[in-house]
Amino acid sequence: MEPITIKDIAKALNISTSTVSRALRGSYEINTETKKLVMEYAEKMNYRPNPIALSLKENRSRAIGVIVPEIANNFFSQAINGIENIAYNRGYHVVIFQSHESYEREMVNVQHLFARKVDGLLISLSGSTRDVNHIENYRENNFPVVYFDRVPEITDAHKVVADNFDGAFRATEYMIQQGKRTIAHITSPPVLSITQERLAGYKAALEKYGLPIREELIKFCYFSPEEAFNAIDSLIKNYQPDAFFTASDRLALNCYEAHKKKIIELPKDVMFFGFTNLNVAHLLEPPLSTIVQPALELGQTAAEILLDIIENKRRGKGYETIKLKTDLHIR
Amino acid sequence: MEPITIKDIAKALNISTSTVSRALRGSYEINTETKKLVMEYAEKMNYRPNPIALSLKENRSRAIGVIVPEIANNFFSQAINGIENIAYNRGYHVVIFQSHESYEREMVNVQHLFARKVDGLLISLSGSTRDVNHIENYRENNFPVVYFDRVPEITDAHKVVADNFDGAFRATEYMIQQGKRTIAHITSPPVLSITQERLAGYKAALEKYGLPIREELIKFCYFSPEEAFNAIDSLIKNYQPDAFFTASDRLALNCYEAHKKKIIELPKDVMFFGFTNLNVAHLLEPPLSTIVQPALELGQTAAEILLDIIENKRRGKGYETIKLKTDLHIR
DNA sequence: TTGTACGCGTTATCAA
DNA sequence: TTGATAACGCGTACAA
Repeated sequence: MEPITIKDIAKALNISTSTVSRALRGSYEINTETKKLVMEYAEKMNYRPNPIALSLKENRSRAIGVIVPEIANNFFSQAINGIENIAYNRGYHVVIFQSHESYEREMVNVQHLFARKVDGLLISLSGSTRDVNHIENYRENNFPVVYFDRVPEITDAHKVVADNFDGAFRATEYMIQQGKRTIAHITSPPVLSITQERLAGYKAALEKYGLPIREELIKFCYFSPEEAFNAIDSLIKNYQPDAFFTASDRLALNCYEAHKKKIIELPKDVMFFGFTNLNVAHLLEPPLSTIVQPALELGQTAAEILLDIIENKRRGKGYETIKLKTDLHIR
Repeated sequence: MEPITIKDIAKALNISTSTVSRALRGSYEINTETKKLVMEYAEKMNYRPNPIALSLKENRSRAIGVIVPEIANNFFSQAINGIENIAYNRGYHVVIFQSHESYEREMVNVQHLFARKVDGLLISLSGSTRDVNHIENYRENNFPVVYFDRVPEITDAHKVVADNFDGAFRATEYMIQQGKRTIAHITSPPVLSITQERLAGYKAALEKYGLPIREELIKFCYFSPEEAFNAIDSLIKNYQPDAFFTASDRLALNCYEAHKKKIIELPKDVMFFGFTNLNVAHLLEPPLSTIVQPALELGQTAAEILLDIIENKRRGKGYETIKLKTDLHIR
């Protein structure tokens, strides 16, 4: 079933390809009968315009690229849902790549997507990305880019993020109000925007309540499980925190593992609070209180802005950073 | 930074486009010096062939389509990892769509991908898909398709699946050996291959140990949470199972919810066993024993077969169904 | 060894 | 109202 082309239709109906093309697009200059004839035949033969030919002609692909650190992560897969949602409704498809937290992979992915002529890019930076020249090179030349979740510090950029400071602040405040005094903070690499914002929220809450900021309770973890385990173990051994404030699914679970292993007894009413979109948080023991990010909305918003840029629907609007509220689930 | 084309290079070096084209491909008929000249200039200008033009010419896109019910699901996101892995290494990119368990969405996705001229399709069927005419139409006309995980019954097809029967059998056998006698089975819609295979494994184990098959202990659940809750609640109320054998992440978690609500006390040593790739199974209370599917390998294998078909590397090999072993994690 | 011309499917421009 | 032609970027058959 080789797909049928405009040429085939033209030949079958003994008219020219340009007439067919115009008829299919409903051009006003075409005779109503001819139009009908063409439409019906196209319908009957199940004609579909060849998107690749269109792309070549229009120099656009009606596809947008998405780069995330990992797909196998609730937050990102929900965000992708949101992106796909919007893109789909506006006639775009979505090409997804993973950086696997590697700067090199991220760079290659960007080049790849650009070479593939995606019409724009949505990206959440890898945990080892220190600067965004590899992206800004393209963006400065009018390649539309929207950063989301993990965003760069640069100001000339479109960004969509969760209000990490606020979420971290409220969570920490709650723990303090519950009487916790030794609140460990186990978090992602310091280069990430989310790390810094959450850390700032944590510190601000401590300060508000006159509690000391103890750097020894703050652990930055990269992405090897061993590293996290060691950090947490030593934390428990040396300081026996009465609360753990974690920055990701994985780090929260690492804490539970350590707690379960019980190298040292933790306070009976130890509290766990984390940034996570895990759907099992309330089933853990003790339950994990969570700062839930609006992953779906984040994806949707980022996609909407990107498509607006692509379709030139943002006249007048400049760069902006959109901040979405997080949800506290106390358990 | 408009991308540079062969034409630009030709003009800059005062030679013809065909010479450039041939030089770039290292054609033997081109003068070594010309070649070098072209190569160096291309390198310097960061020339990249336009993949869209190539696609139009070669009538292929070097992209493969993937359709899964949901991305936000450990099993599928791991499988996608495997697919991406292989595809990437063999020079293809991956376009991912979700059917959201809807037959209509699935059908539209297939058409969409086909119109986009992906070189082949990997698909795990939606929970409401009753037949695969919408896919076989294309496949019969030489559009490469490999089914994975949730596959159709038809025999003329490439399939890659987990050994669901064996996994279910071993899990059920284990529960019986542990003394469980009222083993509820909460599972996916009966149209799915995985449902049938797992059910058969469950029944076979019961039979082997001379236990009755009680249809009232078997609940098929579609995809609304309420439905699952009701099924589980009524199961608990009426039969107080001493073991739950679930077919998915979501259903397992639904059971834990119900258990936690404690509408009726379950036996103290109630056991939970489920098909799931959740990474928190061992942290639940009581821990969830799991039949883990080799999601990554499933994806890799399916992708390899698909690419072999696309690249005509399967001469002689016919249709086959590859079955990969599951892993039992007893907790 | 290199160049010219064509075709992939489509649309836009210009001519009829 | 319709048709012929060129163009998007590339590879290749054929000509030189």
